[in-house]
Amino acid sequence: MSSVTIKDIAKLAGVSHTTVSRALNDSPLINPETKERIKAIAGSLQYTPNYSARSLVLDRSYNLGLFFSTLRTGTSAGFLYEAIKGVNDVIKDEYNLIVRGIDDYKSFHQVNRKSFDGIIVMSQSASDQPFIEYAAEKGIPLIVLNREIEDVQVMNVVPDDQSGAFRMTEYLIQQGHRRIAIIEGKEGFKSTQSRRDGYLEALRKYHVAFSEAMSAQGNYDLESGYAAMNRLLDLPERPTAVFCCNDDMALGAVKAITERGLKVPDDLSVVGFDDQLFSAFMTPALTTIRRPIEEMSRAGAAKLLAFIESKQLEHETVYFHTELVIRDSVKTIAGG
Amino acid sequence: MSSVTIKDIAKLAGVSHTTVSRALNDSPLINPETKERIKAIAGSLQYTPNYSARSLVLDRSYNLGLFFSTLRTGTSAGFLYEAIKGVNDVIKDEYNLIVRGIDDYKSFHQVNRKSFDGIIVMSQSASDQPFIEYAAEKGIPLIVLNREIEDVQVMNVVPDDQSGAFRMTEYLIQQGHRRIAIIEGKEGFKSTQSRRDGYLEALRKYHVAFSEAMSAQGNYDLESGYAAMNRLLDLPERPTAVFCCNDDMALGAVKAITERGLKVPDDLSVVGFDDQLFSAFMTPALTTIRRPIEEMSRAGAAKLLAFIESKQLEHETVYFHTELVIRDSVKTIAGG
DNA sequence: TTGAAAGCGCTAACAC
DNA sequence: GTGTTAGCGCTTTCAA
Repeated sequence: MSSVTIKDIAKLAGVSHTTVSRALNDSPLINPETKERIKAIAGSLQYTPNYSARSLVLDRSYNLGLFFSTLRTGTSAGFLYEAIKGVNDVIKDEYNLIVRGIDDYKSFHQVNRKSFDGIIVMSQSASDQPFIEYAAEKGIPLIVLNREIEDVQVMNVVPDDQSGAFRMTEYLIQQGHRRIAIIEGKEGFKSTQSRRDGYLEALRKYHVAFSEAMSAQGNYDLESGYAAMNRLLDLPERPTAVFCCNDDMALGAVKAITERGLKVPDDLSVVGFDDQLFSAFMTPALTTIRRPIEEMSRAGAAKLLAFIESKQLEHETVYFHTELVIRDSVKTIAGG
Repeated sequence: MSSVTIKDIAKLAGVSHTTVSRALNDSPLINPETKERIKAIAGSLQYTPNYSARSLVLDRSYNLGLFFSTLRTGTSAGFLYEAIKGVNDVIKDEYNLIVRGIDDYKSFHQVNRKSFDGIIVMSQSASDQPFIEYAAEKGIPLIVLNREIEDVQVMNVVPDDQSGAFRMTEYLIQQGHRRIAIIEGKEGFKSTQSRRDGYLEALRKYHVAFSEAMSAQGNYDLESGYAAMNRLLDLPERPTAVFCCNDDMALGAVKAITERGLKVPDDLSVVGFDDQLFSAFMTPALTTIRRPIEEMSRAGAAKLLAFIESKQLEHETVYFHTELVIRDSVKTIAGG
């Protein structure tokens, strides 16, 4: 019942528990033969170290936190999936990956250097700022993914959302579109802002007029895309193309369009952002922007681990390229 | 830099550290006034308990493990999402939710009662069996979700996949279909077996002949559904309906069908299983079976927590109903 | 109602 | 190479 400790092993091996500790940790200060003998005994006893005890003395928790702005709404399944996958891919066996929504905390009390060897924040909103500042102030090794942080000194890995949105809008213009609507993301999210900025930047550059009516608020989920598209369809002068700020909303938009007996892209072009797993398989396949969440997560986790182990500190911001993925949801129209 | 401990507080309060411990833990053996005074000091010092130390003496890790068969492939984004969401919804603030793929372990060494207060296995395959047995043998509070466990005594929460598949196939038959193909899930997964069984059961009950040619192997991902559907379309005598064993594969199948210039459901009916978030928004909206992952996860986590706290043991198996969700991807044809 | 002392399992000086 | 000892921060007897 009660588990075996290094003292039990010591007794059986006829050595001190210190020697056992040394053997099990591959210390150089030990006779190779004693070491093998002890390891054999440990194995036969199915010894497993007590991590709490080790953590206490080593002052390391072996916990890595992966924090999302929220686990409730606004975080899409694909996003969560890719982030976890990316991080999980690179963390070593000995670490525990703890997943949590920042908005689950009533207070940040439990967030400290004793409980987390390092923290990865997959930040989707400026509302994460207090958390990030708290963690930074506590001196916890910290990396922020996906959202650019200006004031706080942290390692930062982000996609260039704005240039992605710019590229997408430019593409629509090049295909001849002039009445290009935008279905925006969740209010307050930095990505919402960046994508809007990229969209506006392209309109400006190509001297395409922007009309307030061409902008519909969404919140990144399917239903909001559906609802926003319906509002756009009720316009006296409909857009010829719709830039949805993520793929989930694009799916909702396509649904709304189809329900009205219209066809994508023949009657209306639709594009998304994110390149979710399902986007290539929609009908029509969705033209979108690929934002490499998994790669960013992998890179971020690797950086964090390196930092934890070397204490080498570098607060640079790394940008990951977004990429235009052209599929079948945009029609080339006259006037381009 | 170095954190404040109960001894620091004791010094300031002019009491022993024991008294501080009692105050902070709301022990009844303490003068309410001393208690308040101590709590005030702790607050002003921003004291946070060292969980490693507490864990060591209390023999509790405050870690809850959420284990998936794999985090690599075969686990869909929606599945991961709903499971994490469900569990996260009910676990208390003080617990850490640790997410991991079972196949990430080289050995199960680190899986023990000291490191996990409880474990939730979201089991998708019989390959999890060794892990489950290991954890059960170690005496870790354990609940297995999604896959029925027979030999080991564990708490078990599962969907009735087979009756879902039966219900779906029955529905297709009732709509007049006789040549009903099946695109199967990943080999070795229990769900693959159950769904096939439900399908066959319905065919048998309604005296619809089963032909080996009508079965195509998939592995639960989009591409496999696409490939399998293409094989089915090459058949000299095509099916009139296809039962895809999950929604991801159904999406791939629809893609393959559309590419051939055929229409769903006019030329071919397609149904799925799981009711993923995107399924209602596909074109056409997908008829599917809803498997309540989030609810099961929530229920499972609640059970586990109750068990951990009360040590009340009950090894019953709880079944969650699956549900036929009728949308627009099935055509009613003559002969029904 | 409080304190002194012991101990959870482990690692790391320090001595031999 | 190995053992003795101390101590990480906390909870919990036991005694006062």
